[in-house]
Amino acid sequence: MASDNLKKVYIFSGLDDNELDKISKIVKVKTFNKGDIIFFDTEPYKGFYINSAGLVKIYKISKDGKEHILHLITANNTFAEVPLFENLSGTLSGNFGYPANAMAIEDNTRVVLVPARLFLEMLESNTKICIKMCAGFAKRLRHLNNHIEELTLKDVSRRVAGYIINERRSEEQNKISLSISKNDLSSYLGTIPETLSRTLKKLQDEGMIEVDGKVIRITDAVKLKQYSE
Amino acid sequence: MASDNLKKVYIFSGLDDNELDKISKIVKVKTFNKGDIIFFDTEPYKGFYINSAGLVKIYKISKDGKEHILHLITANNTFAEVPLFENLSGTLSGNFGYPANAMAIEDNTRVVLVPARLFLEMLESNTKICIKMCAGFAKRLRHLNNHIEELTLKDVSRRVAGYIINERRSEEQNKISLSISKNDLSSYLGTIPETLSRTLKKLQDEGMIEVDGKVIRITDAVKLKQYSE
DNA sequence: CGTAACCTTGATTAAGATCAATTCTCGTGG
DNA sequence: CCACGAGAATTGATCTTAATCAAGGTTACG
Repeated sequence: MASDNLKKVYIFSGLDDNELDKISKIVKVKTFNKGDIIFFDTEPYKGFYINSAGLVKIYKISKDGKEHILHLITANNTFAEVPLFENLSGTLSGNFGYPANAMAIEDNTRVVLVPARLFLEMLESNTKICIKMCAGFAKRLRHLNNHIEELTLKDVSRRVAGYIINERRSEEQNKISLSISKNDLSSYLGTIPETLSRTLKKLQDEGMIEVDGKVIRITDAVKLKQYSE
Repeated sequence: MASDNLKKVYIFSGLDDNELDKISKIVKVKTFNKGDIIFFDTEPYKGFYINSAGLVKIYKISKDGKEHILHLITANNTFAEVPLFENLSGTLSGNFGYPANAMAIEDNTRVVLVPARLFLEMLESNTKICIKMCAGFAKRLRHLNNHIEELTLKDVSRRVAGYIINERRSEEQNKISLSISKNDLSSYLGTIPETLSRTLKKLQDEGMIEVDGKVIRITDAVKLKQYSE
């Protein structure tokens, strides 16, 4: 991976060219197709990843095959950083692997593996990158907090409404295009495809949205937002 | 708060006496009784907290009054650190408040408020504390991941079984004592008191546990563990 | 074209929430 | 020391949501 691409990755944005170059020399780049596994939660930890192109889902699976998507990782975002800090000396007990599974959900998804040991060394001498790591974790913690809030305090149709409202880049935007399949969306929203399908229809019947394949037009943003809360 | 007490707090464990003393001089100590609010998620952010004695619940409430407990904070643990890193320059947009509500759930709960600005200054010049902050976040992220996994992939009785199994300090321990009310436990497990009550009875009828008030004796740990997975 | 993955629709079922009514527990004041 | 009352916990009857089961329909791609 060229070091100027690394600059786009949030946690690396404060590094100088020297440091970037150093990193770019030790990372490993891999390409995956839709449906390919990047790692399982059962594997030993190797390091964290950067998604440099494509889309990655982070998900859990139960013994009877039910899936739940925890995160969707878009380009220039990192994933699987958590175990970096769990296997430090003095940090609790145990040897931790990946917290969940990761799968590419677009063809030609390119990910960059940053080996754990080297990165930790860099971290110890670089407060800036360390604070950025904290900021990244903070963002993710708030996201998970909100995700749990949605899952436990709202019914399915309110979760769907909330998802659509939040997919907008701005308050004015009235059309969104789903970046994932409806199967994956239902898994992310803690439901199943059948229920999602029915729910979208219901929101359409009530005049809040119009669904056309992957494109959803918001016909009454105020009502939709209010309904979702 | 005496600076030797601060040492027990994980993120401060690497600091020397000088630094600890500096912190202990600028913190504010407050005492709360059962049911007292420490902060609401609507308040402007002041800083993060240390629970120095007692028990604190971090929770969300929906408009129609449903509650869900995200975390239980025991003594010498910190909470509300997330917004520290969300209001940094260069870190996204917006001004973030507390991510959830906090309430004391034991009498004489003592909490220590660490003002945000001072702590951030300290962080910038101290990599050790910064890495510990990352480690604390990592631990919490894994916890939330697991919490979501439980909530979305398991039914109530499996969640209850899993909770009981995980409350044990060791594999040998066959008796646990609930540190919170069954009302709060049901809220943490994503259900309601009635259902929790029935579920405990069911697990008892199937010979896995014996319930006596707040004390739960595990009568068949193997079966209980297997059932929970 | 043909096949597989994706999506939708309908009928049925089951888990767990809600509603309603006791019972239990424990701290407080007479 | 006992009675009272409030909050906590339990129990029963009913209802609602969303999962499950089953069958088609649609889309995309080799």
